[in-house]
Amino acid sequence: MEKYLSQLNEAQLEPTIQKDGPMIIIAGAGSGKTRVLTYRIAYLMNQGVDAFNILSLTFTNKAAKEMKERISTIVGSGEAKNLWMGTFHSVFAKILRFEGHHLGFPSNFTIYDTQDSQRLMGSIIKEMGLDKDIYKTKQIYSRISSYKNSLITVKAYFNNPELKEADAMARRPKMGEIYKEYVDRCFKAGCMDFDDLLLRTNELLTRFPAVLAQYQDRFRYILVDEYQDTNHSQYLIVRALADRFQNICVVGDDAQSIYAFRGANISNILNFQKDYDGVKLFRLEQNYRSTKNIVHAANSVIEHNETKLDKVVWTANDEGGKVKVHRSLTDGDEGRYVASTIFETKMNNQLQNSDFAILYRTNAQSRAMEDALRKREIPYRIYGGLSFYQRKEIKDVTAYLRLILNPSDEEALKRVINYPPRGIGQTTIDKLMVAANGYGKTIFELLENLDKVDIKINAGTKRKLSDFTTLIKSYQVMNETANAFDLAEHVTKTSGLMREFNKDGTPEGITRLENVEELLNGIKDFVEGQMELADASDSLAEFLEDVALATDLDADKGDVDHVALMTIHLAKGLEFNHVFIVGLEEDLFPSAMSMNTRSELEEERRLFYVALTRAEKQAYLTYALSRYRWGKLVDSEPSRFIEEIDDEFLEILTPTEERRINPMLSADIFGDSKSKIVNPNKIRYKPAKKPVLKKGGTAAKKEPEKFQVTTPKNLKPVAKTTAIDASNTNTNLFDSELAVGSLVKHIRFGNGEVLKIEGAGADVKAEINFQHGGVKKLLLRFAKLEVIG
DNA sequence: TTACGTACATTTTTT
DNA sequence: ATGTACGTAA
Repeated sequence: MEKYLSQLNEAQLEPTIQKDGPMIIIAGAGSGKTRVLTYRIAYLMNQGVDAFNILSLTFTNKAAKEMKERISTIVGSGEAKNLWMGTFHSVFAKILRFEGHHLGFPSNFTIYDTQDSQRLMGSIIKEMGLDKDIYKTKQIYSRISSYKNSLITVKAYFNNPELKEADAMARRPKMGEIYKEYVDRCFKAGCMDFDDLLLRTNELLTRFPAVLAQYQDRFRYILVDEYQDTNHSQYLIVRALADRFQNICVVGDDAQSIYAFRGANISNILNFQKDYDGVKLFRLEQNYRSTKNIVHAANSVIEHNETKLDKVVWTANDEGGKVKVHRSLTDGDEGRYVASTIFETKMNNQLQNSDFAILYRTNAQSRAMEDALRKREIPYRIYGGLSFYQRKEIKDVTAYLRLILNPSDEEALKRVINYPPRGIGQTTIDKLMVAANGYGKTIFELLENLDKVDIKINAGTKRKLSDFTTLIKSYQVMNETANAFDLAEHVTKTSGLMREFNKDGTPEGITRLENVEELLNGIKDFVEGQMELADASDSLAEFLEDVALATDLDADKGDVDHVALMTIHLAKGLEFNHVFIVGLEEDLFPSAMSMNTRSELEEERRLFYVALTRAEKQAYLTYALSRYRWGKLVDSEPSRFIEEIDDEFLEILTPTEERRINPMLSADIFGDSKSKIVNPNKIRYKPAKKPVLKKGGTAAKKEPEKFQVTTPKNLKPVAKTTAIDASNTNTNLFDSELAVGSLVKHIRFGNGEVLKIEGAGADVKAEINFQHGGVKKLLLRFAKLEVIG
């Protein structure tokens, strides 16, 4: 242990060996907080605290796993095994498996992900006959989610006239009824959504003092990482559990609070000292990660926030290169710049792909980056977005597994009852739902007793229904004895899922099959891992829980060396040698949705701070003058965040005077006449500021259509093998290029022959006979075709 | 009941 | 540009 403690600096050592009592560690970016947390846990165990009595809550499962491994190397894996470590959601899901029965939940409750929850919400809104344009599923879902995170139960909602008033004002007077129905339906289905895992834990600890006492006694030492991103619900759980021993250690950085949108409450960390008596405060301010230029640049940005704790992050590291700022014309150019910079930097400095990360504000931005990386043949991996487990084919398989485990799971049932198609249509399902509600039974219970129930379904359909029921029941029987892998494999083969996936031979269909394959392999790995743990008691249930709570970051596939692409949110806690922060444009970053209030803008700024502090050696900030959004080319201007960085830490690679690649590009050719036109209609909130980084001209902004016609791409001679750019709106091109009889290549359908060309202007369509997929009619404006002859 | 076409909305971030 | 929703034809 001594050996390890000697690796810490003084500021880190103090909190590490502070054993008892409440404490808070304000840890600046890159200051080694994970190391402190890890060593502190090891130290506690070294001091005789039983691993069994330590609860450590992390932000991702991956962080938990890594921490556990590091602790194992210090104290031995036998000891570390008993540590309870994980995200709030996964830890309390486990506790609810044991204790949920107090609340009327079965121990095999299933977990609804966002998709399931929203589907359920959607069908409730539909059943209640409400206007779906006013009651927008997503909005209703997030509203209810925020109620739950603030511990506003259905009852509390109805007792709160202000809330009802607010929803009525928003023309949604039925909000409470929807909320109630949603909660009832989840309960009846034996399901919990993400928020329930916390809310129900609170309910459990509040209503059952004996249970609370039991866990208080168990968790004598509690550590919470990323405390700045806890919501009210999590805050109360921690308070309740720590109340008895008061050995609570929270770690966080107010400057990195970026989850307010999902209920995180920054005042949890700001007010921690008021919540407990005799709180010891520690600060970690030395950054070991980044160069001086990066640290100082980040500091100068965060200075613009009003709400923050007093803290000065500094570093003894090298000066390093200045933060590079690059402007491109379009998002496509931005991608090409990033890709070629990675390519060259890698060559010149003998770096690996994994030394680079591309961070963006929204998932949609990944596409331009992907295209460019692919052209350069740079391996990359996209983290987040549609995660593996959310893909349709994977959800189809897991829905069967969920249903086996918990036949009440309504969303799982609705998903598979007619998939693969077995002649059970919407009408039948609707009838079943109505009847189920009438009898107060679940749909599956109804299915088991079809002949005893008064329901108007014809005999043929009834047979189909009972076949389905028998099928599921046979799986349930198998689940008694078989392990999760054998069962899953059996299900995919015998349910017709495999046949269904096999049916289409398109490249996407093959990808789907591969995904299912991968899922099965994953289950196999999981089962084998469980065997080693000796108790393969309920492998299916545990696997499904892992699936529901997994983040993309957690998945650790033995990947080849790759560049990482992810949103900034996902990048929290990670570090990379070289970091590209792309799309630094007003309305994108900061997001247009987040500029209404000061606090929203400050969160965006913290997000930028997080992004910048991911970089160890070199940070790049890039933006484009126009980019595709909603399928249209939209002009944009540089983000205020660039301007907020002190000039001395920046290197502007593309100085204000625009490089004119092509004289036609200069918007100035339209002259002063246009720039004198003032558009009085353009009113837009903008704090007083003068962009330091001006763009070439303003005419383009006002007359985008005219401007586009002169885009240089259109003027370039198009070689035979040139891919037709989707951004190209000059349709004359197609006439000269494509003719009946031309041979073309499509990224998805392969080679094909043009049979017919029709339409005019932007709507030119071609009918093409493809090798794969047969005859298709494609809009040339969108289809990326390569002319090959 | 299903399959297919057209219309439509949709982009902020996630456990 | 992509996914979903709804209507119509088979």
